[in-house]
Amino acid sequence: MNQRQSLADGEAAGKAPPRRLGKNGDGAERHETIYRSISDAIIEHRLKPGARLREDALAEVFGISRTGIRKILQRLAMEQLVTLTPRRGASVTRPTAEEAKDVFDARQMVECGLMPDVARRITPEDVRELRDMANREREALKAGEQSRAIKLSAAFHERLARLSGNATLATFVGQLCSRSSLILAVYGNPGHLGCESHDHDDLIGYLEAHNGERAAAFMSRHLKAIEASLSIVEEEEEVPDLQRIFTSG
Amino acid sequence: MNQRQSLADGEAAGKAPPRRLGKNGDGAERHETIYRSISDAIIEHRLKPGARLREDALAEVFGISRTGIRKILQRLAMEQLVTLTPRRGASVTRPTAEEAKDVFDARQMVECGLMPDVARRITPEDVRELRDMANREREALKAGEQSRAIKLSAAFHERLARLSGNATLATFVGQLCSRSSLILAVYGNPGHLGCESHDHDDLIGYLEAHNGERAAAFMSRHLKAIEASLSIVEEEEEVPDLQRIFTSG
DNA sequence: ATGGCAACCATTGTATACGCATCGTGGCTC
DNA sequence: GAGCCACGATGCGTATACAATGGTTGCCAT
Repeated sequence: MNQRQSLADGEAAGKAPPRRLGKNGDGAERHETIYRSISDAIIEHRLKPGARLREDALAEVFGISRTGIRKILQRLAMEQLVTLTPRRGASVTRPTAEEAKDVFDARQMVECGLMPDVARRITPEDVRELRDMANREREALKAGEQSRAIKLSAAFHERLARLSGNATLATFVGQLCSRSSLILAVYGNPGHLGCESHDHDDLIGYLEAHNGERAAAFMSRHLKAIEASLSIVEEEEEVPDLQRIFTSG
Repeated sequence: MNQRQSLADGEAAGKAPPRRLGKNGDGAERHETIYRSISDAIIEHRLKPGARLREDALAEVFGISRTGIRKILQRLAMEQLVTLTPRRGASVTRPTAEEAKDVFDARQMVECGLMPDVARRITPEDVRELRDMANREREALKAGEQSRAIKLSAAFHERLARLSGNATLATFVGQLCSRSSLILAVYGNPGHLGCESHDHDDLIGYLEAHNGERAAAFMSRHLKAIEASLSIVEEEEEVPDLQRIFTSG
């Protein structure tokens, strides 16, 4: 149960004990930090799907009361990162196979559809930043830090979408990427991560050349490759095994 | 300030006074009802963009405490229907011109992209239901009930998206439609509503014939027509009414 | 020994109370 | 007479306390 400690080590680790400044201090800033801590922990698979998130524990770890935690938990629930069951509390969402398909279909449609806009609007400055992100991702991958690589990959895709200029679709892509991280945690094969490291570099190349069509096609293949790498075996649900087994027998 | 009364007349109007059952009764069901009441009021333009939503007033109207209202308000904020300013409280979102463009671009991409799937999966039963919705919308429009027509139109588009089988994209379309209703409230010309009544019927025809390509093209024109009907003049800010009035006199 | 029932405990849901920030108003001063 | 400062009120943010529910465990009866 050392998940509680691992939760706080985003950057709020040293803040929890001196909760004297909890009165106002930052105020709304604080919630954002805590939200990001939990969100990152989920995306980086430090909190695995199915893990229960008790309000009291979180409140104690982050030094705020349950009220604030509930607010954050609801926000995470709306982004489908945690599941709120009526009287059972919050737990990290365990995506179903159907949800996984929906998420990747949605990414296919939106991310590919955004590539022409991105290719048209991208600047040399953007290219530099994207390359930097891709480099950091590759390094993390090489160093064996899967957690950080996953988070960086999601951040890369979201940043890419944001370059399209459409803020609404960009945040939507961000949510899809977060959920994809969850899907990787459940259906991904260990050792074979989602994004191949050189894929992102190739994509940047097409975008730098303002070739939206090829970028879209490449993104499509890229996403298909990720989806294909999953082993979506419809794992048995909660209970119905018994019924199916014994009704067929 | 009779907005408060108009808020409750969704179907919770008679419930507010006998708040004796507020203890448990429905429980979580209640929140959903209240959420829908407020959401409908916004979508139907009974609550206009910029209208302030005081927590105390809402709590009193619906017979629950501010805690529950805050939860609902946050949910509405995440769907971009209300704006939460740090110390000023909640108000109905007033979409900017840029947001309007983003929303319609997103709808263009997603709704058109979904049409092939819808055309492939649609059943005679679905067609019947869609025609029924279109009829009700046309009747509302003919009866001059703009409010109901707007809500029905949004519901039609969301239902359509849900027929694609992709729940994630369907709820996203639903949110886009809600926001579109807000956009119509700000930038729409009175008397010239968004969706032409026969448009939806034509669209159903293409879908019934399983002609996804034409359905997508028609949806594209349909959305373009709605967007074109808007008068997106970068409207002046909050206060200048007084200034403009008295400087012109 | 096993199955059912009951009581307890853990945990969430809700309400209320308190603190603080901001905005408006009124009075005072220049 | 006008501008500025101060005080009061309104309304949000947070915490804490209480109530209700569901799960678990232990005991009793068959």
